[in-house]
Amino acid sequence: MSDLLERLRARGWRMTSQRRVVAQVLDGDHTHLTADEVHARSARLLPEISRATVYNTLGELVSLGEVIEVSTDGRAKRYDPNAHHPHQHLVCASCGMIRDVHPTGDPLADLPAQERFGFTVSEAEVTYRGLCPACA
Amino acid sequence: MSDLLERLRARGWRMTSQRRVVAQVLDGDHTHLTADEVHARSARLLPEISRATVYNTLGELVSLGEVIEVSTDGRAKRYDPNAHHPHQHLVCASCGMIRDVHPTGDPLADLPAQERFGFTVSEAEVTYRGLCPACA
DNA sequence: TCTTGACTGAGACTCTGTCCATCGTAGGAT
DNA sequence: ATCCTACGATGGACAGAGTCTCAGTCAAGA
Ligand SMILES: [Mn+2]
Ligand SMILES: [Mn+2]
Ligand SMILES: [Zn+2]
Ligand SMILES: [Zn+2]
Repeated sequence: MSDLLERLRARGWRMTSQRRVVAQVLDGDHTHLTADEVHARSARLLPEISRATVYNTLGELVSLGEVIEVSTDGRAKRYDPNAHHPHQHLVCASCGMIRDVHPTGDPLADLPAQERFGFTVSEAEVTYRGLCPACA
Repeated sequence: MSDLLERLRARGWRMTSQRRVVAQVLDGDHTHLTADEVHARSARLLPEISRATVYNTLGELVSLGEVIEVSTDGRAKRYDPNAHHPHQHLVCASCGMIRDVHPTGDPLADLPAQERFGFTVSEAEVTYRGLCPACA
């Protein structure tokens, strides 16, 4: 993530102050922010940045594979810059806190051929739910 | 599911024509309907049923554990009456088609204690994604 | 049959996200 | 250094999904 701007430039991206700021916000330890949270933090650095631009930029980062879209709660999607390290998520059912987790084994291997119904299965997304220490 | 109405009555639920119709709709082979789809089908049987009542009833069935809420696509939640048979979902990334699948092994067992960060983990939800035969 | 509190309905409202027309500017060309 | 222009940004309208309110209705026990 640290040289995201370099990679984007190499891909022929036009570098604007808005895109720089969004990348900078995601680059903190602020993983799993909603689009509106990204917008709020970006607006502290660049007050006029618009919601549409944040949505556009996030969408583009997702299609480039630089950011992962996570929707654990049926509410706002969250944007995860930790895209180059495969992982799953552990969510507190009470306060919504999210942690990255690394289960052993490959979830895809647990889906036998006769349970694939002819699909070309490419991805398995696991969400663990429970109560965090503070909420338990 | 077939004696859902009995179970609800036993739990002291007031039985209204609206609730009966929603249960009847869910009881078909129509699994994974959205709230609006449930509303549309219910309205064929009881034309003046309101959206609010459908949402209320679905929410209550979920808290009673009679129906499972599934959100596989960040769009409308889907309501799954197949709540008494643990299963996971396989989703076509192109057309959105959903199939129930039964992976081998317990996904919870794949999350070692040091990856639980003190959480009381109670559930693991797996979404497999890929392309269905028609879309591939 | 009467009573009463739980349930329903209509629509306003909130939240999340998309679209569009117009304006601004990054970065190559000169 | 300046110019050009296609691509990006903006703000507001719009759309989809879901929640809330409160007056009116009715299921079910007495
Ligand atoms: Mn993550
Ligand atoms: Mn299902
Ligand atoms: Zn918590
Ligand atoms: Zn398909």
